[in-house]
Amino acid sequence: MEIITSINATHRPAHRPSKSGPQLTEVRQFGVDGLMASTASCAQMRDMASSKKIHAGETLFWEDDTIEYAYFLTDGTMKAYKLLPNGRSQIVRFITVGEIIAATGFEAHTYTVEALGDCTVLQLPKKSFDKLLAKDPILMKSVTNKLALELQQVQKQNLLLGRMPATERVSTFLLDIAERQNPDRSEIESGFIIRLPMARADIADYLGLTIETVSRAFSKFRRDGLIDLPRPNLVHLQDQTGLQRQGAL
Amino acid sequence: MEIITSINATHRPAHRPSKSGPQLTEVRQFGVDGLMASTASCAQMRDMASSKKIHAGETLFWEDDTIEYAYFLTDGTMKAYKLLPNGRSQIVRFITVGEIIAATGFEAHTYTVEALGDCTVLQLPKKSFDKLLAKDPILMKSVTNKLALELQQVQKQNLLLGRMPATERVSTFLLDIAERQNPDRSEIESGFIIRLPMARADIADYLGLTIETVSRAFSKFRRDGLIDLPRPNLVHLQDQTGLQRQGAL
DNA sequence: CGAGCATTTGACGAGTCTCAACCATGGTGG
DNA sequence: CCACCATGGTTGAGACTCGTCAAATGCTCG
Repeated sequence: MEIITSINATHRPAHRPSKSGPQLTEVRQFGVDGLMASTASCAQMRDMASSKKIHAGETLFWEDDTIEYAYFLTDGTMKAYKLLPNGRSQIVRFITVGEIIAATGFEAHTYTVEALGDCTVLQLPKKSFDKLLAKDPILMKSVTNKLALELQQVQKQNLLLGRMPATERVSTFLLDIAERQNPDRSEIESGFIIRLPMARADIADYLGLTIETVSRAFSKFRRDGLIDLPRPNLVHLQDQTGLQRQGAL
Repeated sequence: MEIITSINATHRPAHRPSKSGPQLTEVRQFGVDGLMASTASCAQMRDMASSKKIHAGETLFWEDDTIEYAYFLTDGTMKAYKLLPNGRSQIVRFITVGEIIAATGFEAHTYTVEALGDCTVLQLPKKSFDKLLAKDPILMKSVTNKLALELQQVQKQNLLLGRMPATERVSTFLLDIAERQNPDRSEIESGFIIRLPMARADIADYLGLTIETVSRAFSKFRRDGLIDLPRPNLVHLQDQTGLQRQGAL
């Protein structure tokens, strides 16, 4: 846990003048996707932020822990999950580079966060961060937007968990990951290879299924020529439209 | 759709001095639970707000509609749901009096909202509301807190949908409703009567089950002496702890 | 009181989970 | 360098939950 050296802050002002009122202070982008703040806030964040390494399998914090820091993921992939008394677990989201892990809105964490591989996070004392939020409407707005995005994602997952059969859940999952890893859609059509940073057990816990059912879905897709599996966590998408059709059957 | 006459605004300042910085302007409570704003914002909201009646079964807006207004529910109960191409539907939340229906964070609505019974909503043009948000950090903060609360709720639902068997889903649902309708826990122990504003089909769509499975769960609870059903949408909780135990079986 | 709708109940089958064996991969130690 | 082991993934058989379809019952409202 040391003071970070570089913070990925780009020093150009926002591209287009913001619509939300006259722009009094220069706005900069923090090292987190789409997170914006005034130059002043940005500087303060840089001063307060420290970087922390989390090794594979270690947990960053537990559900119901009181929130001490705002966290941002700068390297690796993490899972955020909830537990039931008897050990059943449900992964609520996978966290990828550039995303906010936890920032505001709660007293206590609503899920446990654990590293899938080795990870690096940026942490800011929550109290200081809250002060910045209160003073910097632009920062506040961008954090709220992130929160809204997370809400939207969990709502979609709600639909998936409540109303989709197993194979459809898995195909939806694959297409989601593909889009996340290839946002500009450059090489979608012919053959795109997904790297799955998580184990089958995690996919199962994310989709509300068992390991076996997930595995069977993968096998079925392979038999049907929709995907190939050069190794367990490398998925070669061969027929994207075919996968999308999985639901409509 | 007419200008509202009374807006439920209490004219006392916040009970305890807010921790978030020095208090420059008086803070008032809007007609929505926990929604706070400066006196100025409050007045402006009052001016801009209009009240609108929605009859049972009518829909307020559809998923993917662009957001024109911020909405607050002042009377009745509504359901917010998502649809799949082939007609399957998943209710994401039930909206009760005093809650924000939609306020900020998105370009388009993420779910369709429909009235369960006759409802009354308060609506403010989104653009004006966004301006207020940008100027009033206290309002912004309280809206963000509401958003976080909704997120928390949907995350819980995620766990329920992904990892609980049918009877446990139903018992959890009943206990949740009981708590909502009796927040001060006054008459919990002996016998508390819940009014269900929604039909079995809605409960099913909320819990990711079918009407029949929900009905069977109710019947089982009645056979086991945990509840009584004087009529289909009146639930008499007789053994709260018994219901809570439903999960651990 | 009767029509229409919501809810309950029953019988059956499909889909998913459980349990168990098998296979592939990567790391370790002889 | 290779055999061995540990771990994670796949495959199979059977059980069980929940969904489907169908019929019966009960409630609500004109």
